Order: sequence, then structure tokens, then C-alpha cells
Amino acid sequence: MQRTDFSKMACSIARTLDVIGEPWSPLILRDVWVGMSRFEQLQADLGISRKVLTERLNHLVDHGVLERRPYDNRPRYEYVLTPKGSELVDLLMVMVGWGDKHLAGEAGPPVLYRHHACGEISSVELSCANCGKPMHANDVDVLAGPGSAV
Amino acid sequence: MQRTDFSKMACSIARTLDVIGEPWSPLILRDVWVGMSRFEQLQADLGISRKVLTERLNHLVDHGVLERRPYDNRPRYEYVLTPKGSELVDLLMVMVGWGDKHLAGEAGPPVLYRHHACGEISSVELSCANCGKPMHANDVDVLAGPGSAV
DNA sequence: CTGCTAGGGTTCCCTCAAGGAACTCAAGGA
DNA sequence: TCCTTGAGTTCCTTGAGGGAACCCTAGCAG
Repeated sequence: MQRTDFSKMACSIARTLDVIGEPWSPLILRDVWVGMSRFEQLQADLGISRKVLTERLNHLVDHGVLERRPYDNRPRYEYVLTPKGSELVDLLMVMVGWGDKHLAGEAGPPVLYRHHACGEISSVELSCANCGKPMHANDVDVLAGPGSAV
Repeated sequence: MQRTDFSKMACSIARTLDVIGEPWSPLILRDVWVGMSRFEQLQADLGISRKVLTERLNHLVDHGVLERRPYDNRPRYEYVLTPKGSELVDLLMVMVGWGDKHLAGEAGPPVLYRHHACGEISSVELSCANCGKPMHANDVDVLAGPGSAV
């Protein structure tokens, strides 16, 4: 956990980091996304400490990213993405895109994504929600918004 | 710093986290993106420990995300985004989108982005690099790729 | 040529989170 | 009755983050 509290900064990046910025959280989200939903599965797949896994799962549930639901008469639970959590997966897909491009090396990408709409192996691109054209770091001006601290 | 080393995992998310997953790194990147480039500026703006700022900047430079360049005859340096670093800003823009939607509250988004292409205040949307249609968590199948560990 | 200032770091100590292993608890099943 | 399994909890050790003080270099003022 970052010792400095990011949640109160007037910055959506900092606030988002407060939710999934801790070590392991994005990887937990990834595993849940691809269908791993139980404590033991996650712990074994990630090799994460059980203590930290408990903390992260609680944190993600508290923030409405995951939902904890019983799946048996015994006290057994599984974790599934909420709609809010599914939207966070966008972030993971962009990470995958960057990592595939810059860090995959000779071996190529570890995982491929097939887009339902076109049936092709593809990757994500960022576009403007308004005009649909590409929208990257140098394509925008940054302006103060209504929630700015100043 | 996450104590477990993510860099060797066969996962582009884990590898990307190895580059910018440590506390503060995304916020440093944000500041550099919006034009803050010097050690003292970054330290003052973020309130980060000087020790940690030094470590993070070195790490980002080592990974080719930032470039350290002298800007005076005196030993003064500034940090600027490399092309690789600019592409990482995509990640920040998606964070902003999610944070604005789910965490901004009453006050509204702290910062707005005006898209050069259309001139409008907008936000990013994820689309398929192949067909251009929206591409989110539930719009893809995940398949093993050439660099998969199995 | 001496001292002052400013940027850009180091060094040091303290605390608290991550790692890891052992322990607990509830509900079936043999 | 004991065993097993999933899902945690407890406890100890180590090392990263926070914070403050210190250092080093090069210009510049007197």
C-alpha cells in the first residue's frame, strides 16, 4: 500500500490508483476477469500471500469493483466483477496493449484477444468519445474542470 | 515497490506494472505529461519523499519512459516523455475516464480534456484496432498467444 | 576569491506493509 | 468421530516509504 493517501487528491488518476493502485490489485482483477473467482485459485495462481489477498479482495469489494457471493451451502465464496469492475478492465486492456508492444520481446504477446464484433485477433485503440478519431497524449489540451481544487 | 518481481511473469499486465506499478509512478508521469519536468517541481507538487522521487525517476528513465536531459550549463536536469512514455499516457487517460465516471462525485471531474481533432471537451473510448467498433472487457475472447508460458 | 544561493540529489532513521508459514473455523463426508 | 477443504486469521521478519538533514556543483554578488 502506498503510505500516502491518494484518495483525497483532486485528480482522477490518483483516485483510481487508490482503488487499484496497490500491488497485486490489477492482477487479481485480471484473474477474475478471465474466470478465476475463488480465494484458493487466486492465491495459487498469483503466488500472493494469503494475508495480502484477503486485504486486496476486501478493498476491491469495498470499492464496488468486485462482488463477494456465496456459491455453496458451506461457507464458500467467489468474487465476480461488478459493472464498475468490468469498466476497470478497460485499463487492463490498455496495459496489455502497451506491454505487448514494448515489453513482449521475441516471444511475442503471451495472450491474444479476439474481438467478438469482427472475429479477429486485435488490440485496443483509444478514440474520442465525441468524434471517434484517435485520441492520445498529444491530441488533447488539459483544462481545469469543475472539481478542480483551485 | 511490490516485493514480488512482476517483470518475469508471462503477462503484459504484470510487465507493465513492473514499469509503472510502483506507488507514485503514474502521478509522476501525469505531471511530466502536463509540463512539470524538474525535480523540485515534481517534489513540491506531489509531496513525495525526495528519496522515492529519485528512485522512481531513475526507474522510469531506465525503462525508456522518461528521458533525463540537461537544461543549463549548471548541473540541472529535466525529465521529458519519450515516445514510449507518451504511449503510456494512454493508460492515464483511461484512468481519468474511469475515475471521472465513478469517483468524481458532486464536484465533477477535476480536469477536462479538449480533443484537438474535434475541438470538444471529451473523453476516451476503447475501440478495436481492426474494425474500429467498441472493445471492452466482455467483447473479447482471451486466447493463449505465442509468448505464453505454457 | 569568498561566501551565498539554488537545483538536484544522498544519507539516515523510523514505521508500517508485504512475505511466509502456521493456525483457526465451519460444514460436509468416510 | 475424525478427515478434508475452502476461506480466511495470526504472528514474525524484512525491507520499502516518509521525512528531515545533509552534500555537491556551478553561477553570481561583493
